[in-house]
Amino acid sequence: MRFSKATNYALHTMLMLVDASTVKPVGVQQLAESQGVSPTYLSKILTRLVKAGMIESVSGVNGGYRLSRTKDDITFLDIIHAIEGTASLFECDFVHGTECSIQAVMKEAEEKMERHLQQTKLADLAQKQTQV
Amino acid sequence: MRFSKATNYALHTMLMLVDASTVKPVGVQQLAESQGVSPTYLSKILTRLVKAGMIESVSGVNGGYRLSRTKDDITFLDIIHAIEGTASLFECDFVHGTECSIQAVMKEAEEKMERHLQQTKLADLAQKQTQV
DNA sequence: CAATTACAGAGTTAATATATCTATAATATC
DNA sequence: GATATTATAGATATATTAACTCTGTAATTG
Repeated sequence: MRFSKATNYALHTMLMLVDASTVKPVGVQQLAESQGVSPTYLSKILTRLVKAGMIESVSGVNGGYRLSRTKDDITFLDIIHAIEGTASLFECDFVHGTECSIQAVMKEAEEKMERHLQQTKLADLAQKQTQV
Repeated sequence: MRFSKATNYALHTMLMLVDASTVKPVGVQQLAESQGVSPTYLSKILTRLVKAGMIESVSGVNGGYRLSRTKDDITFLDIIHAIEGTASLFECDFVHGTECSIQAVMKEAEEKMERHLQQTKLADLAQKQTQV
């Protein structure tokens, strides 16, 4: 069980957009090049962030992507959920008499992780590092 | 990103072994049947728990698996690590100037989850439910 | 209109999960 | 000691998912 590389691309891209202008969009070409990934593939990933309402895209010349919310709003969990989905990490499909107590423990553990990812905002990291 | 079904099999099997005798081993046939999985496959999974020192196997007639430690010792994390490995859930392989601050956040989140899984022992659940 | 950019859908390749099959080794019981 | 029973190992098979690539379309700017 690992987070996908797509999630890594999404997180790094979002961090760049937080540090970039909220007016002038950044082209996927530039975003992709700095991460060593193909523009078409990154675009496919970013489209999911657009649909999640985190960023917006501008077509045409000088187009690209930019934040659509204030940067303080966006949490790690938002981004991860947009890419990986919101399904539980652990799903017991056995038919128990009662609820599966193992699943209950796993769910609690997952919630501990998610709580931390929800508390951490992108803005907490912005400008803290040389990106990618 | 999901926990594998193998992890689910391992957790349920361990819970059964905790509730079973520590002297008379339980055959994989029985363990497999109650979970609706093939004995050879489950055996392959359980062998990893044997190598991790959690359970021991007995060959031959009336053989099977039984706990090798006291049941209070074994945590969820022990079992999960034995099956899924101990690698980080998130690995940023970009070459940043400094350490990747995104990875740092992800690692903290993962540690929150692992802490909970390490604090929860199998014994906490034993006899609490009708198994599988 | 022409150039540039994002979007959508199909298809490809590689890796991983989820098994299955067969043969071998160990043990208890007769 | 022979036989039945059980775990183990290794090779192989199948399905699912990840990680892309390719091609064409739509939108926007100048």
